Amino acid sequence: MASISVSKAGPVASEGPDDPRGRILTAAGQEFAEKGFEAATIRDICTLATVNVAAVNYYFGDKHRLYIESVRHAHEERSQQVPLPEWVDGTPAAKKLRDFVGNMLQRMLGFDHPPWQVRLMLREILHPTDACRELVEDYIRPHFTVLCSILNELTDGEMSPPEVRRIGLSVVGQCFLYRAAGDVVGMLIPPNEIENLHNPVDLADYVTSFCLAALGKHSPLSVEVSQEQSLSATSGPSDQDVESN
Amino acid sequence: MASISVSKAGPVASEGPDDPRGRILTAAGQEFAEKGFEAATIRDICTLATVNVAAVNYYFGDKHRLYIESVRHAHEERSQQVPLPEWVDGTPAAKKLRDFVGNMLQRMLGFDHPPWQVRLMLREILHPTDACRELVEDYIRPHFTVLCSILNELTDGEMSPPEVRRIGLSVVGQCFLYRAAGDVVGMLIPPNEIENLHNPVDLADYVTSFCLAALGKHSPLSVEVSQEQSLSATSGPSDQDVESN
DNA sequence: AATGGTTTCAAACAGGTGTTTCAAACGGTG
DNA sequence: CACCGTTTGAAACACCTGTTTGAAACCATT
Repeated sequence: MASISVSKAGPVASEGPDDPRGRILTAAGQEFAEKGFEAATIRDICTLATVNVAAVNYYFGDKHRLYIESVRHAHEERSQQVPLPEWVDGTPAAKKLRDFVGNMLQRMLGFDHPPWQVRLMLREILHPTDACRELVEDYIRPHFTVLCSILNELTDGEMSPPEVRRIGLSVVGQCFLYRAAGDVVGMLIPPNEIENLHNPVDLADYVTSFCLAALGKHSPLSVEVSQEQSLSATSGPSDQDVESN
Repeated sequence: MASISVSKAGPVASEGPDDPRGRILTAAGQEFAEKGFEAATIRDICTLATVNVAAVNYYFGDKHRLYIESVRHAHEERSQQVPLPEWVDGTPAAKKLRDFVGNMLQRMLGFDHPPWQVRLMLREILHPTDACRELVEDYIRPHFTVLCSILNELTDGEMSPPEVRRIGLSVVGQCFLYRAAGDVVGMLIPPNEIENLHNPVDLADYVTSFCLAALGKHSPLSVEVSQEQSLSATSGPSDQDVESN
């Protein structure tokens, strides 16, 4: 949307089941996500894509441009896999918040192990390169804007935009920790506790309650809440992870 | 504490201003923090340490063991640079929480640009290797335990340990986002807003208030709080960043 | 001064990297 | 079928990597 991006530097941009360019893009995404830019090798990528090493130069020019394209490819795919929920008019802001948080956690964590698209995007967020700006403008900012508008609606416009953004970062941060530092969280928390309290569904309920309580929108957390039935049912287009490839 | 670690595999463990082993350790930490394990080269490290390439093999055996040692060196140094606050008996739990959050943000973000020790530890948290377990047991878990005990005190023991841990992760997550995804946050939020609302000091006040409000321990966030004077004064040993090297 | 262990150094080694080359295969068009 | 731009293939290139070598320099002790 915001990216001007000439894109598709390669000779052709055909689609198809055995499109070499697409195979390279997918293989590169997986390798880059798992090993990072430096450690991933063009030879491994091409082996995974069943393609000759010269193909990456032919379609993308060099390794760096292949990386840029694979990040773009990743967030485009992930946008389709887990689209934002849509709400009918009159939906309570609290329910929107719960849906949004659930959607975000699903997008970040997946119901199964997170797909390589997310891990690649995460790498770009943690150690930004040239591909980061487009990722932010086309993928992250739109989502963050939706969150802020929900929070603004929730507080009846009482808070200034900067304050709303700060609340938004608090919501994102609580979810982000599990995605970025999930391994360390798993070392700090007993395994059964992870399954019981820190799974995507229960986490969405908890983070939403925590935020609502902080905003004074319902009873504080100390008193155990049990609103799952009134809040947890989402109307989002897809509520289960679509693992492709 | 938990690590058995024979450590110091090298020939000697002398201390001194021009100790080659220490110079290598520092140079390696900076290079690994900035570029990652793969991209950092032994030659660059040795150039930075004004030492021959053979020295790293002589003192550490190979690149991997050098990395392990440099992570250990990093969190040992950082523990001394920003120690945990200590409180006199009878200190209100709310003040302890504010002090702890302030201390954590200072440790993560620094008052200046974050030192390489933190960035190196962050890399290990995000993409754990062999060095991670020791980092968690010796550095992260002790801090997290202190946070949980504060939260337990704050809620008068009303919550179960798992629930307390979940609240603790909410607190950590809000801070962690700024450290791990600081660049992206900087792209989402206008620059002046970063300085005004998202600096370490104001963030500590905000995160503490957000958490206290969620726990129902004072007025919710919507009503602007102004308790800085009663909470912000810390009793921690050092309140300004100690940048060494 | 001579010894013997420790530490430094320049040079070389073997292996892997991204990239390029150029000829062969392909596939639609006249 | 012959043509020609597009795509693939195996091999080679130049470079950089971590690691090792073996001799020199150092330094406290005899």
